[in-house]
Amino acid sequence: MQSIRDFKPNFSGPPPSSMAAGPDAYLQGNMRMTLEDPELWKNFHEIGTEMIITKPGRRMFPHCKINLSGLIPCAKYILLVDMVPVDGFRYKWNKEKWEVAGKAEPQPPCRTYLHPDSPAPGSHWMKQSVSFLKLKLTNNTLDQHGHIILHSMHRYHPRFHIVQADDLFSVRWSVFQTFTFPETSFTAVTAYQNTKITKLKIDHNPFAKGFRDEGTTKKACLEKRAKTSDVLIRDSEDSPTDFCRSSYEGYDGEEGDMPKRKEVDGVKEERYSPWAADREHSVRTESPAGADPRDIYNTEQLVPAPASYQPYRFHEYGKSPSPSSSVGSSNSGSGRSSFESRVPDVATVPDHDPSKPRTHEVGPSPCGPHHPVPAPQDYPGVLNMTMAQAGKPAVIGHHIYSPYGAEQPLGQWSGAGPAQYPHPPPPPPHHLTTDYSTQAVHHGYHHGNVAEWSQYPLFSYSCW
DNA sequence: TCTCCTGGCACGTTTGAATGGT
DNA sequence: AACCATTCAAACGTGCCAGGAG
Repeated sequence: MQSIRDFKPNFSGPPPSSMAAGPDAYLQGNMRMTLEDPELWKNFHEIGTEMIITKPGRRMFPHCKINLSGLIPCAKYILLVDMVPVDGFRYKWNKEKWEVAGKAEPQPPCRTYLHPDSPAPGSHWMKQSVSFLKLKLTNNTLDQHGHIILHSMHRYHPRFHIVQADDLFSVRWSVFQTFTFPETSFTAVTAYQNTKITKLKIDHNPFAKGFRDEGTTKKACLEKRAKTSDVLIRDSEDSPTDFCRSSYEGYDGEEGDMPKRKEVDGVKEERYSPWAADREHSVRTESPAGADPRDIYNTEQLVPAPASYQPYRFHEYGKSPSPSSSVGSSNSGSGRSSFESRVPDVATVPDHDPSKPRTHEVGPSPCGPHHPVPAPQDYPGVLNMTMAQAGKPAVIGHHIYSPYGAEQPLGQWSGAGPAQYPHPPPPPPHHLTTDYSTQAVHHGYHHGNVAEWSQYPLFSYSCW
């Protein structure tokens, strides 16, 4: 497992919130998330990760596995994952490299995967790594199984959300803590384009052992593989940097020393063109990142990797004197806000101070009488919610920066924007379509009952 | 013609029921 | 009867590939 602190060299500037944390180790801003198997992810990322999407749904490989710390051990949380477009383009694989093939297709219904253990106390999430193994990706926009719908030949990256909630049925929404890992970005494909990715998958995925060249491989497999042996042999001789060079158009040389340079200069991680260049020219200009005061209750934290790039501009909306931000106001909240207001393009998870024990490993439990568990915040407007049907409580609209420019709510909300998806399928009974409009602003929200929650796309899936 | 998608296939892993031993 | 270990088959996950759609 790789600790957050491993990523520290990538960023400079004011000390991260965790380092400025006070005696209360369980403040909101002290949540930390680290990605497991970062090296594996990195290996894929350097080549250009591709994820197969199929109609029945396909698991990710590598799959998302994270470690959490800094949660309140006895407070309950729910964990969510969704996929957001990296940019506004569609790509094609042309002669061993990815090229922009035009504008992205309208965004499919945005769905969120709820970890099956949710809700669970913080101690549960922290005692072991949290795996999203069963998360599946699909290209079927009519999918009824709750899989995350993506467009083929588009780039995405997973976002991990932590929400403090007492239970699934009387959820009182708190601040979304959102984390992303640059190295987990991928291109959704219906068939692998890059043979190097295929080889990596076969080498590392136990389910694909049958396609490995080594030892006990069946002769049939060998025969099949023989057809592509030329490519694979060539691949096996390539260095990772060669992978990079051959896979990405627009990446012109100087990769020989890139890994080292990236360790030093973590902010300018624009290695994997064309994504980076495209984002520079489109995403940042299209998105009013950091400019929308409605997003003040969400935090999104980019967790950098040693060999990664900045997928696009993330920011933390912590500048408001809102109750949520006041939770961590004694240290991290305000500190991070001020920091990011000065460095708006980079928001990072606070570096883990090696000298500081992990809060869940040592020290008194905050669950004792002297450390009452703070109730999940329930503030009007903590999350923007719009209502699918008149007469029902508003549905949360999670305003999170989207490269498409409009906020991307967390999940399929009702009232889909007219231009966001052509011929939107009639939503399943409890799969609501996304409200991409910008009109859901700080609606007061009252938490509903089970029936109402069942309409939330966040919780409409069979994983719980 | 090209690109992308789909479904069938073979192979390996995972899972859980059935069985037998202690 | 209860518990544990082993076996085995079905279900599932995976990449390959031929063929079809646009």
